[in-house]
Amino acid sequence: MSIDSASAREARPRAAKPKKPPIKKSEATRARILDAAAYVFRRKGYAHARLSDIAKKARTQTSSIYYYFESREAIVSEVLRIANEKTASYVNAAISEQPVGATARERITAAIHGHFRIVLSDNDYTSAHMRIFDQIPEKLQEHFLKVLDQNAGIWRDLFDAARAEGAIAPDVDLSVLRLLLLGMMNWSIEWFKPGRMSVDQIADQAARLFFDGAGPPRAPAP
Amino acid sequence: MSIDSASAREARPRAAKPKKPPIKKSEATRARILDAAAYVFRRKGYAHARLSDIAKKARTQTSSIYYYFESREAIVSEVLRIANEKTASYVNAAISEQPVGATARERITAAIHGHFRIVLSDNDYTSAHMRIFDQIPEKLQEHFLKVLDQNAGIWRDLFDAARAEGAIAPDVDLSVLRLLLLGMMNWSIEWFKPGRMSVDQIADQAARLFFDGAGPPRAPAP
DNA sequence: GTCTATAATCAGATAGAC
DNA sequence: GTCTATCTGATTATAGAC
Repeated sequence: MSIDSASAREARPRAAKPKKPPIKKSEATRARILDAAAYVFRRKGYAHARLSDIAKKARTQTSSIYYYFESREAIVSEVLRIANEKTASYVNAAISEQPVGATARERITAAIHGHFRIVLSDNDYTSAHMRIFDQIPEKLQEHFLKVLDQNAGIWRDLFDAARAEGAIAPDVDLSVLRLLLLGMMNWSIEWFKPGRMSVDQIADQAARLFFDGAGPPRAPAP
Repeated sequence: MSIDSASAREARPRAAKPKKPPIKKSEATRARILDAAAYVFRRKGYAHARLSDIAKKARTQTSSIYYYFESREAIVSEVLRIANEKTASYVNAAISEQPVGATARERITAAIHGHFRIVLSDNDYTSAHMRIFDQIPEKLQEHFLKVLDQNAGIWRDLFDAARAEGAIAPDVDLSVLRLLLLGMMNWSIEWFKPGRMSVDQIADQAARLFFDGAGPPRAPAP
């Protein structure tokens, strides 16, 4: 920390002090702890992540964490909340980038791209979510299962629209279909290695598999 | 334990004692500990599974476990080894139940059914494997990643045959396709609840999705 | 082979000075 | 807001009697 920045802060006239400075120091520390927690949870899982690891990564002390969070559980809860928020907004953004008249198939394809991008991104929050979900206390799991189900509403709407447009065959179960698709996408975190194929190429393959299957090309029924 | 059974054992003439009784007592205890470990790992994950939980379920003492296994790690390693063995033999069995002249598509469909059955079965070993894999020590993970890749050989062969028969379009990447399919199947453990649909019905949907996609029915290209 | 201590660690949480 | 010191509880692993 330079003397300049410190003295500049001191020099600011009290009377004019802004009510909402861009980032308060405590906010910044809290954010650093959360980032560190997501980082550590992603790499070590929930049980093996020690508060001391998080503190170290956040450049603070284990005991200082308790100034910002009530408990270890409170930290993980906040990390998961943020992760869900990010995932939903990513998928929503991908969908709304489509033009107004886009078909259901086009919007689902866009959503698939968005979902793959967030799952396979470098985002510690969403990666941590995938990794630790089934290690966290049951109470938390139940809570976030509800959140997850709410977020699935986007997909349900998309699928309903697709069926109405005839883009999904009338005799398949939409719930199972949605869960199979989400599994296909979520599991990719287990095997994806950057390099051979890009995330968008994988998303293309998945979208094509989803609508047309892996079988040989066929003509639309007359 | 009844007096009858104890005295019956005593009464067996020494001279005639069989060299290889069906199950030695120590073997039985060892097996009980492993079953208990799979049971507990499946339900609590790796980190939260205490040796005392396993001991309790196996109706023995925590310290007695050390007579059979060198460490906690040795137990989990054996559980995973058994799980892999079971999965491979299940899928292989499903494939070989197909008649000799079966098409690649028929054999892949059979394999999909076999894989769903093992993943969604009540088998504690394979369920534990899914649940704890990314919580175990890195050394173990590396080892079993190799085993997993060996087992994937079955699928690779199946896919190669399908391509040769024209059952898989020529321009899709077989590795990505295989991984997407496995993800679709493996993730099902996260959402499957017995009741609404049977395992075989889900497998049917998945196989159809895999070959034909979710889109409306289409006619083979001329 | 099994049981009763008990050692050895380790990590989450708290108290209180600064 | 942050730091040092410490408490507390839990869990793997071992020693040694039976």
